[in-house]
Amino acid sequence: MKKSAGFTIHDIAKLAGVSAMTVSRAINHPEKVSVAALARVREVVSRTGFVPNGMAGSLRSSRARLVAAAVPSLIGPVFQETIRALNQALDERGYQLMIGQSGYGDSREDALLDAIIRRRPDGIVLTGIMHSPEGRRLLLASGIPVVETWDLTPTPIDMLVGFSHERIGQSVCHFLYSRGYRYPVLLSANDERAHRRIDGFQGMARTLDQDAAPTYLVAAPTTLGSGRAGLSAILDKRPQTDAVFCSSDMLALGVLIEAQARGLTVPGQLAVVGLGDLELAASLQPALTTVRIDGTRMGRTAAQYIVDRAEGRSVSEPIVDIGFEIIERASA
Amino acid sequence: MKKSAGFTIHDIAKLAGVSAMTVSRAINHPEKVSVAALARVREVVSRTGFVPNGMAGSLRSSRARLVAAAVPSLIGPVFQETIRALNQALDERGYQLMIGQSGYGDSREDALLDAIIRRRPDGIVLTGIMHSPEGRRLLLASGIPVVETWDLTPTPIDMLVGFSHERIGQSVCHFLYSRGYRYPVLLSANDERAHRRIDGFQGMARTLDQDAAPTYLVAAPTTLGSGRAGLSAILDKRPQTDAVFCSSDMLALGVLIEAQARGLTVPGQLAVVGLGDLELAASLQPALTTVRIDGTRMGRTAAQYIVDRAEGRSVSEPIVDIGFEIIERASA
DNA sequence: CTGAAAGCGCTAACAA
DNA sequence: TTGTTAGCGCTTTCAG
Repeated sequence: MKKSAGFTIHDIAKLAGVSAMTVSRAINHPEKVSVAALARVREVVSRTGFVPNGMAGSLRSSRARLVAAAVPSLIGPVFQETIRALNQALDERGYQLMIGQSGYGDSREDALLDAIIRRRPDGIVLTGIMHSPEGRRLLLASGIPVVETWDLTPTPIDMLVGFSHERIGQSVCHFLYSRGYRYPVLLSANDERAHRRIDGFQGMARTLDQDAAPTYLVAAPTTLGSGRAGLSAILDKRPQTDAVFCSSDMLALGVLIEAQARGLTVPGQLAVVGLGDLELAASLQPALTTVRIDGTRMGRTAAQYIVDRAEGRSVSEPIVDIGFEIIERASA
Repeated sequence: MKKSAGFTIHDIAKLAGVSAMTVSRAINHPEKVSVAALARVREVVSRTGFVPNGMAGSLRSSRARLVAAAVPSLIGPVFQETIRALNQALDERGYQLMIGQSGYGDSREDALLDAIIRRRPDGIVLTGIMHSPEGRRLLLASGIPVVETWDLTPTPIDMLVGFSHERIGQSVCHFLYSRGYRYPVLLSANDERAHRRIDGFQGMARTLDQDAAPTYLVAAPTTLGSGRAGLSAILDKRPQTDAVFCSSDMLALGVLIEAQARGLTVPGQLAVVGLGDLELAASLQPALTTVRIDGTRMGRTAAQYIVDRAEGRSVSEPIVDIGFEIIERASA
């Protein structure tokens, strides 16, 4: 079929009348080459559309200028800010980000990890902490710098930039209580981090001498539709509900819409709190009170850590809790 | 620093008492190795956490089992369905998807392309058609199978799975007209594909002896907030407006919310049409009439094409228009 | 079923 | 400033 697939630096070298090394230098360190040679090489490169084979280069120099990120299933709005910041920060430093989607499953995650490690990236960013012991072993054995994000653990694989889901639960519970709400409900995705928020919430409820809040679980990913359905189910079972803490802003939007469809005033008859502070949160009517996590900072920090380590600098504070913030708007 | 970074198949071979070739076979073609050897290799691999260096393998075999996708800036909800389907379909066939974000800029796109081509993926999926002549040249010269998506062009680089933006504009215009709306407005992102939809819309308006619809442009990415602001601006300037065609469902949601905040009934006083058919469209109140594009089909088809070509099969119908559909719900 | 030799395309290290 | 040599870790090819 098409034979055109391959120029090598040797071909370019021949065409430009120089050696392969000079071509390599002209491409990677143009300042180390005479202007004449540089011009000739550039002309040939541009004429042929030559792009060097990065795999060969990385193999030789063991520097891929590649960072891999593993994100769960669809790149929902949740991780978007983090990924964008990560991508941008890496880009500024001359690294490329490669995103692998894992799905929520466990074995799929190990398979993705294997695929990632095979490519020998300069660093690996995990959204969420690594639970599978097999995954941990692979990562550790690979010697590749790893940053876990979006969570906290006393036993990180390597570096960590996250926040406490349990404390989010506690804070939201306290916030709702202090606003006078006494019948809150948790509408939540059924994943492990969400459960930790729930535990935090219930723990705080106990501290405040309140009953445990009922919990309604929905399948991930959370959607506007499941938010509406969730509120319906909640109100059927527990009409006195006066507040809902949703595990995502999308869910909260669904609750808002369902409340409006039922003629319920927000926050008068029902308070709503989201999680994520998506762009839409501030523009809703009423504006959504939600928990903000600084995804940009998480992404930038992760990038910084990886690049520092990849370039031989040591990271002084490799475990960071970036916290969170309850953004009080109109809905609660 | 850490020396652990590297086992090679030779190390594994030594530990297992076999040759490197046998290790390679045990990993890639286990059926071609005796059970005894296989067991020994597996034991060592598992004990050491060895993951082979895929760059070396790909370099030798020139098969990376990697497909790269270039998406504009943030992976907004728009391409999400396509990317997810692409990822899944590739995964099923043993390929990994690597996503590169380019930003909307032109030169950034060329830089991303260079980074992608360097890695010699088995295929490249472009969201949107390639305009930069430099980008085209690079792609062509690389000999890598390319699928352009999300658009149609008479001059694709290679393969194409898309739909006509102009026809979407025409169809929506006709749809609105046939429903009796006579003062439509276009609320649209300011990008080239959006402009083609606008042109289609205006062309159809002319055909129907209508005035051209006023156009309000907002910066990409389109947000709920810009939808609200957009409707405000529109109603200020043209109170008789009876329909808005939004260039995304998010924009449409913003319009819906602003309309509701102003006490306007939808579709009674104002009809709203979106684009994208996000999950939320169907769950809104009123449910959103929108243009559905089959992102899943686009992603799956792109994956199929790439893999077919990567594995030496020829693609019989390399240019496909997958069309679109106006989903009539309550908002228009 | 197993192994030895060769080389994918590039760049580190050295020499000129 | 430029070129030569060697080899990154794997797999193709061919021989046993």
